[in-house]
Amino acid sequence: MAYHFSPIKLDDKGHIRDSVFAILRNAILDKKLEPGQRLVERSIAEELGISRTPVREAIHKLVLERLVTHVPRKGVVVSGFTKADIVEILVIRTSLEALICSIAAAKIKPRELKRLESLAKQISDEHEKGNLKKSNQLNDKFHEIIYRAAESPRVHNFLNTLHEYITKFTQVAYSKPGRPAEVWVEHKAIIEALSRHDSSEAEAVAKKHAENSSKAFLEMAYCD
Amino acid sequence: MAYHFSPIKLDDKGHIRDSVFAILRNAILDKKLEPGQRLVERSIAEELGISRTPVREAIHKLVLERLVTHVPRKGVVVSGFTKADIVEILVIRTSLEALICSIAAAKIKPRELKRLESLAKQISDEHEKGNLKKSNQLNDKFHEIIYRAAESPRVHNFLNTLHEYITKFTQVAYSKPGRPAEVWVEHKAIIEALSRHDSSEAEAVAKKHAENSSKAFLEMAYCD
DNA sequence: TTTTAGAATATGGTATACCAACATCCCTTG
DNA sequence: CAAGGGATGTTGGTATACCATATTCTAAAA
Repeated sequence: MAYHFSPIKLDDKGHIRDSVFAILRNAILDKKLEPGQRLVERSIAEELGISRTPVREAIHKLVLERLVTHVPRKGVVVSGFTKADIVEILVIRTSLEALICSIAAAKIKPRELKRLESLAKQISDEHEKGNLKKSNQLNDKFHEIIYRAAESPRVHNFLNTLHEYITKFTQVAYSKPGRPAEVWVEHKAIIEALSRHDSSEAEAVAKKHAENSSKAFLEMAYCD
Repeated sequence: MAYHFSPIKLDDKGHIRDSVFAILRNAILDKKLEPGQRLVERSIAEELGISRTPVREAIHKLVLERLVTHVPRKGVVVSGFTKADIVEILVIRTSLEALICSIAAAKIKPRELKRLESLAKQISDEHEKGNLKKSNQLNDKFHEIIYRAAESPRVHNFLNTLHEYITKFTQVAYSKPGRPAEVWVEHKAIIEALSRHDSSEAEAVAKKHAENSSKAFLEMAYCD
């Protein structure tokens, strides 16, 4: 069976395995690869014009991220994403967002707070201008600031992984009518709690923010 | 430099990479490998009497678990575990324990509740008999039941990983004077909330339980 | 003695080769 | 014609070979 991958360009300076990982990951998230489909090392390597080794390593990483499942005597197959899976990812994110915000509240610096205020405003502005893409980008930055302030590399890293899953769809979620205005209010509340270094309040508002965002996402994602 | 690993026995039916992973992981957690020490694929492979391939795959997995760090142009080095790292792991666990309990509350079956009650009692009994090892084993089972009831494979999996980090020390933590009695009470509270399918209460008591357990651990672990 | 260019070495990344386990299919045999 | 069995093919696991880069060592020149 053909996967329709193009040969990899070798002028990349990074490692091939990372390119392969990105290619496969995107193919799965973009549904180019159907759930249940087998990933055959040799075939993929051949189509990409490389050896099996980097393909193996990329697939191994996909297994650990649960995007594919190792089936004994079958190799790896693309995991199906049921609604339950998406809900699970969203609740984990919610939980960890709340956690990282509460940690950040204790450590955040005035400079970072300033940056958050500026970003919150920009996010709102850009959205009004109809620039969804830019607005989303800035939104990512907003949360990244908070993540960094918390100085919790494991939570940070894990949230990034979850975020990437969700990113593929979030463009949709954000365009829910009325949501941007809510986001503006919620961001302000988060900044408020952070600036008072009120950990439990920060946890509460971040949780609310993530819950609302999840709800908006699920409503949009399951219209189809 | 020698790592003092013995050649792997090939009568294992599982994959070599898994054995290597376990060996390296234990070596790191048991401090046989010092933080900052480099892990050289060729040397390890040679000492274990195998090829580099499974060693690479094992190391790759260690990187993703942050037990070792990939340093460009240096290979991988054993990560240091600062107190901040341990605290981070404990707070993540706390957060996810609370989450999984709240999920479990909605789904748990009478049969599982029965099992929990029986286990809570046994845990307490075994501890009174001075059988710490058995008591800890049962404690793991107790939490495993809850994890399974939640039917949330990602949270479950992640908690297991965190748990393994902590397990190496927990023997100590549990022997804190007075803690077993508290555990008994907390377990009862968790069962109570679960049996009423009260998610928010379950979340609260599970959080408390994990926080207390973390506190006990930190107090014991940093006497030295 | 110090500095520096170049060789030797170490090491990780990639490619290839080999093997064992399992699946598939065709052929034999009743 | 059906069932059993073996040949063949597919595939993942492991071993080995090769390569690029960076580091270290050496030796010659200033």
